[in-house]
Amino acid sequence: MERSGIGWLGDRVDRHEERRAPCSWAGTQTHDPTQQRKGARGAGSQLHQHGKRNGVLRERRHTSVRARQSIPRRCLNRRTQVEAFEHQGSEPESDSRLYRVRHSLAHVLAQAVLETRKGSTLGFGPPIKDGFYYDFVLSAPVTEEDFPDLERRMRRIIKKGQRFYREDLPREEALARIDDMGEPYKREYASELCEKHGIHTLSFYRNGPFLDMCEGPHVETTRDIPRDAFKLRSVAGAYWRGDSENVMMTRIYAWAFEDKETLDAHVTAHAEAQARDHKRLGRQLDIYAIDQDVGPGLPLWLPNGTAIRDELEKLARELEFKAGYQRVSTPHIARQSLYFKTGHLPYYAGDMYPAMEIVENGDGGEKLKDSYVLKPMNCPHHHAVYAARPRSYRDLPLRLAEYGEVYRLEASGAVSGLLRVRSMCMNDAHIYCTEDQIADEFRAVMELYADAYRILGLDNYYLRLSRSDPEDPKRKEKYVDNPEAWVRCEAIIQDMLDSIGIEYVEGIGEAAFYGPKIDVQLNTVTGRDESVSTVQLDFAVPGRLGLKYIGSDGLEHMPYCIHRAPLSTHERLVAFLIEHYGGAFPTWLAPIQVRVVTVSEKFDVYGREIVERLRGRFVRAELASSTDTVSKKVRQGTVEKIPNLLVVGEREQEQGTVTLRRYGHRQQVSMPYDEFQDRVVRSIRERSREFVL
RNA sequence: GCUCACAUAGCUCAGUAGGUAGAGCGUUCCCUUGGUAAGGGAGAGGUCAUCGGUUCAAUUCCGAUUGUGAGCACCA
Repeated sequence: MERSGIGWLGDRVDRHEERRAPCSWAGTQTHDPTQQRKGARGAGSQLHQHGKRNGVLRERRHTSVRARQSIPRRCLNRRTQVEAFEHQGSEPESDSRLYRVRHSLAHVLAQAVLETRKGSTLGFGPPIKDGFYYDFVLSAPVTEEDFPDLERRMRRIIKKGQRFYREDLPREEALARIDDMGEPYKREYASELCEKHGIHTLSFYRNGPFLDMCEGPHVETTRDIPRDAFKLRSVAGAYWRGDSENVMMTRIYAWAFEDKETLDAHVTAHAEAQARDHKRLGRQLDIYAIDQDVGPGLPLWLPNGTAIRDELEKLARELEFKAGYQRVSTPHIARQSLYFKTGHLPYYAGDMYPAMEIVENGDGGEKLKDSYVLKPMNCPHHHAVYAARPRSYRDLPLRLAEYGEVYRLEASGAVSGLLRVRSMCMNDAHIYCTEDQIADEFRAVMELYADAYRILGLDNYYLRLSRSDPEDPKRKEKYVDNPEAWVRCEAIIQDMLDSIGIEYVEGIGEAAFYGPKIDVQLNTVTGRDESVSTVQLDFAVPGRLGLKYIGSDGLEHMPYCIHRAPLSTHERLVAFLIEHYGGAFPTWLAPIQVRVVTVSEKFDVYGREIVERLRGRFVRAELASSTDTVSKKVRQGTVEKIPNLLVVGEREQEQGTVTLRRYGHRQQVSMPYDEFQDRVVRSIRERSREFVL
């Protein structure tokens, strides 16, 4: 078993971080996925996570050299400050100086907290990618208003130069000491280490009055800690050992770096990253709105946002048409019984809006006639499309595509902006095929992803092969019980990935209940990983619904089904795109592609003519019609991040030209109108990311 | 769902040691007809999230609810 983090403490914490990896496209909010760090460890290392509950607990990363290379999430060309911020996030190795400093600071924080809140008890307090945290069960609450006082106390402790002393005790003695310390959570963990993991000695670190069970390493004395390179950041709740059955502790997060400059740079970059947050830009740029009367997690797409959706849908339609998909349309609701047949209910009930019950009033009083549910996924409907007529092997592979609206009752605390919503429009398709066709179809889907991501300019993603976990004690509840099928299907996908030389990590226990999948993970501007897209192999549900085709042998066979959503949902993908482009979209995606700014109202006629001609070529153009000055209108267009501003006045009108000012460029260029039109139309048609002057 | 914090005009925010509120931007109207990041003036706009409690009096104090944020848990 690998040792990392703060000894066994950190070890455990790592483990929790680790297994918290995302799964479906619906996404996960995993902060600081230790994946990157893990990946950086020795080639071929294997991590076994012994987790708990619900099955998914264990993630075992099989890190090959290839997978390891794939892990860097942020292999980008774009070098903005925001990315500089993101890049700062790699966690140092456990023997590095920075790691020791962060780890030691955690003890200093705990000491400061205990000074003011006697009787508080400790949880875990590991270093993390940009600092550290410590979990407490506090005798009196801490809020951010207490931070200045706590920081002052921490600096005082640092100044004292407390030496860190390590002491290794045999287990009996160690457990007795922890009992003396009155630390029930440390005790629980220590017992588990001894009993379940057969550890015989436990180590302790003492600095000044503070004693903690901990494996280290630490700095020599607190004086080795830079006094001005840390900052308490936030206070939040966190379940003891990441289990919602356990007590909710108070977690204090802090930033900590080598020196003040690095800390300041990080804080600044963090603030700039906040400015790119899709929730902020989404409002500023009129992309979407959330109305309380409509409901949380139910975004309203404003005209600007809808323009972006339309472009994405157009892109998907083109790519899918070329790839041999057929479009279908299905209702938003279905009989509840459909979801019993597929096996989603009752398992999935908690994530669905409650059923709409049709009640009939008869002689015997009210009688439940039927129940309908909002669809939380499109697959059952598509399966019904498949079943609408007899299918022959000649029909396969059958690729049914739909931008389908689905509804999921996400937990209230999970709902956030466009990234985690309760109604979403999914770039869905289901491919029905024979076993022999699976690899080719999967490969074709992977190519479609790659194309779409290239066009969209998204390059900071990595792939995860999400497998089942045959060692999970709850696997029978969690996964379709067909071990041979799992082995076979996972092998097909893995071979396919290996054959095309694509890089990926593995997520053990991240599979769907009906089969393995490949997830595409993107990171948000605030540094979290989210699943964007997914390709899933389903060897179970078609059988449950009795889907079949007549094979060349004249007999009935069950098709396999590939679920895929390369462009994710509009909600999630647009959130990523907003953050990726900082709201400054390339022309083809921009809600307003061209704004014509007239020098005075005298030239509005000319300006309007330009707008009409552009709109005739399906360019989203508009006239800035107001009595504002040119400066004002240029400023306004810049604030709205409109990619192309055309300034027209007397000169332009006389010569039939336009003066183009591109977003982000101060210098401008005049050209005949026709030339501009050709350029902008081509830029849109080719979906170029940069429209060069 | 859980912990903590927050909720004042369309937006960003100030304010009230308890006596029903302000700024900037935006918006509307008027003047300005202006050549590249804010021309000038006037006006409108708020049951201070909702409900309840304390009080002579609550936007302010207390409680609940709803919503939002940071985390945690969840995420087919």
